Amino acid sequence: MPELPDVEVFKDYFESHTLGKKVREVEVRSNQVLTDLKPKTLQDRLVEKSFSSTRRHGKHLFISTNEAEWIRFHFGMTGFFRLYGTEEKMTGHPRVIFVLSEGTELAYDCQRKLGEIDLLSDPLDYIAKKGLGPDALRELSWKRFFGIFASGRAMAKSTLMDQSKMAGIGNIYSDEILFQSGVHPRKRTKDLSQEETHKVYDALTEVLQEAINCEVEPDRMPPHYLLPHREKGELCPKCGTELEKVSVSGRSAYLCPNCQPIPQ
DNA sequence: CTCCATGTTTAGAA
DNA sequence: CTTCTAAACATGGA
Repeated sequence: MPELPDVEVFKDYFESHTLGKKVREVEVRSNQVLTDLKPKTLQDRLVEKSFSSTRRHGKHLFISTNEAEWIRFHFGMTGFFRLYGTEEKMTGHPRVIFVLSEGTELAYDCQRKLGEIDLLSDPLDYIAKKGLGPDALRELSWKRFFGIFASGRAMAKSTLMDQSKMAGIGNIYSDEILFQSGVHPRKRTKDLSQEETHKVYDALTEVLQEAINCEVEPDRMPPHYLLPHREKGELCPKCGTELEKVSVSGRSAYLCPNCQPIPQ
């Protein structure tokens, strides 16, 4: 789940359930997701405080109680938030639980423990140190995008997923963006015409925004989207051709061989 | 048992 | 320097 649109939806979810509420207790069930942070430090930082602001950059979510110290959430491949009612029994793989003042509990669930939680003083500083590119939805101008596509030697899918070039796009949404723009994932970005590159740029904006509008639920996405059909044996929602699966950047890429012709 | 999975990092090879 | 590949991380579903 957790690519840019997912994290944006997590942000809204977090805000609507916890903003302004006080943290009564923090329960850490797996310290593996805390990287180099100690459970006690997280507790001391949060107990008796209330969350006041949130920021997202790419796949990272930053949350603060005082604007001076921030908690960074990364969701790995399987992370998400879920709010539980007072008497509700927890399911899944809650790794860190924030008990709120009225007794409800917000769980950071991360089955595969590839997510990360840590503390930092300045999100912008973290973004710079980490070398993250501009947020793919909010900060990526056409000019910058064209520069990246025209100068790089990498394949289109790898470029979209490269967090140092632009932040937020992962395996699922890079496939969707290229499918909607009719570009093969292995196409070299520098070999695209300016018009083709512009189609990719438009698709990027539209796909990410549409996914957020649909709250990232495949059933609610437009009928011509690849995402709900992204499985072997499925047919292209635009032309009915059987979808293909190829490997790019060490990940599986799904594509329609008819709508996205093989480069060269 | 084997293969695969929405992410990132790292080592080594072109 | 850029880019690609494979492997590793931890866990579970098919």
